[in-house]
Amino acid sequence: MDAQSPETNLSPWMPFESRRRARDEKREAVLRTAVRLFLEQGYHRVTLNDVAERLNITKPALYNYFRSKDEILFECWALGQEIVDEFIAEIDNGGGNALAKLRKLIQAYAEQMTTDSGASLVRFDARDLTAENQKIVRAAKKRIDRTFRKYLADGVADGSIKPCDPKLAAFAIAGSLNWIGHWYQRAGAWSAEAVASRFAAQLTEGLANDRPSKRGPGTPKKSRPAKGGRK
Amino acid sequence: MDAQSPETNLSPWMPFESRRRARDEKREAVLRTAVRLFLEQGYHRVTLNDVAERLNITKPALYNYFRSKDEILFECWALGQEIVDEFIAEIDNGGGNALAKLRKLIQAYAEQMTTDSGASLVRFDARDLTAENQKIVRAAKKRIDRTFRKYLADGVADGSIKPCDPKLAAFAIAGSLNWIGHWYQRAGAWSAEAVASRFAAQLTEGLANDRPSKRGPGTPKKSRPAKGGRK
DNA sequence: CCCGTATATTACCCATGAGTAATAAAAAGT
DNA sequence: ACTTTTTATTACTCATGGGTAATATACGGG
Repeated sequence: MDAQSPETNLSPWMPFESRRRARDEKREAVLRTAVRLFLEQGYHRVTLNDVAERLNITKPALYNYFRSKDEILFECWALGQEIVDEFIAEIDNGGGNALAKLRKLIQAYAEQMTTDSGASLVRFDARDLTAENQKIVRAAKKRIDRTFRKYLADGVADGSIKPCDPKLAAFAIAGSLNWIGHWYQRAGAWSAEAVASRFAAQLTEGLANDRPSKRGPGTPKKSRPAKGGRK
Repeated sequence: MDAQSPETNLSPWMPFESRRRARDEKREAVLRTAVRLFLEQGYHRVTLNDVAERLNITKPALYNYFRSKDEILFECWALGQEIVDEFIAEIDNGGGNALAKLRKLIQAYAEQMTTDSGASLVRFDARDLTAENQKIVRAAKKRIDRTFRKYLADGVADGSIKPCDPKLAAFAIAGSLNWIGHWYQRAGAWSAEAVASRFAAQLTEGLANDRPSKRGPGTPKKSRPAKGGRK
């Protein structure tokens, strides 16, 4: 028998590597559990004891992986944001005119909103984070917003999108999509992809039937009575 | 001098009435202050001491008007919901076809979202309330949702609205509108009415330019490549 | 087999903030 | 003026939960 066993010989780094990987897996397990609980019950109603308990460990063990509760919250958020940044880059570098890109973005973003990590982007309160992390979150939200506005502005410029204010239109679209994170449940009747594709269609095509195929019972008038609001 | 001053004579109930009114005014002042702070900083970061301090009183004084912090939160919410219920009733009893009613609803709801009491409807977490009050909130949200769906379904039936799934379309619209409560600021460039009317237009008319007036640079094709989603 | 490191546990600390006496000041009623 | 009721204050209780210190246990390396 040799002084060294074969496995040790094959990969001297393996023990170290596997150890590091085990650690990362545990870290991620904490985040998965935390994000679930935070979404289910809300950040402030979830204690670190709750998180630990669901992982069959005790609270102080968590501090081997994270420095504070708000750091856990931030890392949960970051997981979701990473995915968004990825598909934004993918769409941005891909082909198609502005309207096509906008539709792709809506589709991808809507699907993301049906996941835990996606919902965490809109259901967590950035004010629970440190000032530095709040800055990071704000920057990320700005990136998303800029992308929507860019596609809208480009689309207006190239004629694929009706003249509109990109800022306001971006808010309208983002609102619809973010809201998915509040109501969507996997148990429901709609698959994530189905919701996403319907949203992509509706948000870009609108609802009003300007040119009814025959003639609607409503005898659609072009002119609205007055510009004034309600009341 | 008479034994009774004229005012006292005119209204024997006045002392009692004015007392009750003073009380109600103070109650409302508490709510106005609370709603502001809750929106500014988030419910869990606002202490009752904070609320009291801004009113130049001390915490226990609040307990003359409310039984608990979560009751204050609930009453803040109820103030906003009351307004929504009112204009829903008004629109529902008013004239116009389904699409017209939908536009009125969007307009009114959007305007409401630009106010403190409106924003509280979407920015407060119902899970901070007692189980009973959570029920009330759920019922109210259901009422709003039903109204949107009804107008959409009616519109599809009478031809004023494109065929669509009212459930999903209602979510899309409500999402856009609720989101206003998260981003709108009075200090911004847009008035509440301007935002509301743009939303009413965009959400019902859509964005895509199906029939460009001359011929857009994008050489619009009628056929989209495939029904499948992204990726 | 022993040592050092990583990871876990038990038992604490302690700031925070909702809610509650006990009591004082103010206003209303007579 | 005297009493009662309402409204406010000061001074407290106390449960909660984030975070830490001291310490035990598992584990890979030599």
